Amino acid sequence: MSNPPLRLSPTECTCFRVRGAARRVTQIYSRHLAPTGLKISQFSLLGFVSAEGPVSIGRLSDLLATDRTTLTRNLNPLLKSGLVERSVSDDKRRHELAATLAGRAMFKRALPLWAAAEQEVRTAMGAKLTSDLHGALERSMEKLATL
Amino acid sequence: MSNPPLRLSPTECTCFRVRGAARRVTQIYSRHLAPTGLKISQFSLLGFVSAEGPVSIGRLSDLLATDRTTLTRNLNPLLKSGLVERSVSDDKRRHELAATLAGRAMFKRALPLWAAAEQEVRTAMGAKLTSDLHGALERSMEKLATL
DNA sequence: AGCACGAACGTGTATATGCACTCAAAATCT
DNA sequence: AGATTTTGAGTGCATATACACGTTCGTGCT
Repeated sequence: MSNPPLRLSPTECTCFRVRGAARRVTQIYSRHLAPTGLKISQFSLLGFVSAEGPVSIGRLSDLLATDRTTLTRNLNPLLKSGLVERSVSDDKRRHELAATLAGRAMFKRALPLWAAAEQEVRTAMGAKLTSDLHGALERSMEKLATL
Repeated sequence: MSNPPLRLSPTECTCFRVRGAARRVTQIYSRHLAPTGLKISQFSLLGFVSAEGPVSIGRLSDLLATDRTTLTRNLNPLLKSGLVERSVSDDKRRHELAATLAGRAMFKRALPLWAAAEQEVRTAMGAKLTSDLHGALERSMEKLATL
């Protein structure tokens, strides 16, 4: 399987393209979520914390495929606004995180706004392209997981 | 064309997936570029500035599909390390940017490292998936461009 | 019990990202 | 020419991202 020579135009850079797509998509979701005051990352984080009950940073790091130290900081806004609570578990190294009542209420409120964003994106792309994109992303992440 | 009801699992979130992919891919390229001291964004930026000769922030913003104010800040490391120079054009509002000699040399040095990263990613994904991913991303960006 | 190792987490530092706001200069209108 | 609008760019603020390093605590070994 010989590969064609890599052309060096930056648009051929997989990293450049994926990052650009992330920027674009982020903007769209942000616009929809703006009324809640939640950023898209906070929405995801709050969703996982709500769903997973008391959960540690380390586990969240696995679930979200995000660096542990990034999560520590991303949690700050949620802690400050009282949407998430932090407690120490039996293992005193571990910090358990749980959504507060306000947190769960906020997530419920944000959910339809997220759905609207998702719908807008999927409608714009169409069913086929949506499926293609998600499929390609999922398979790519599998292949790149061990690098 | 009725869409199936959106399941609300966060993994069904296009934004979540694209952002996750961007994080993963970024890590891989970063590892390769580390010896140069360049971040992947700086590499892209330096590449465009080198290729486009004297170029304004606004034009770079279009080329890179990145917010103008983000570029202003992303340029700082490159200016500080003397890889890029800033000058004022005839239109005194416009700031022209150009790669210095050191900048062009640095880009040349980084290019094979970028190519190695790109090659590693493409090899891991295989030709078909690479093509699928790029195609899906390109078409998606077209569809989402006007939202 | 005491020690060595690994696990879980936070901090320092640096970059990336973009919205709202402001400033200065060019272009256009009257 | 003078006033208004438009354009190009920087700053303040807040968040997102992750590597290197340090700290604390559990675990297992002797």
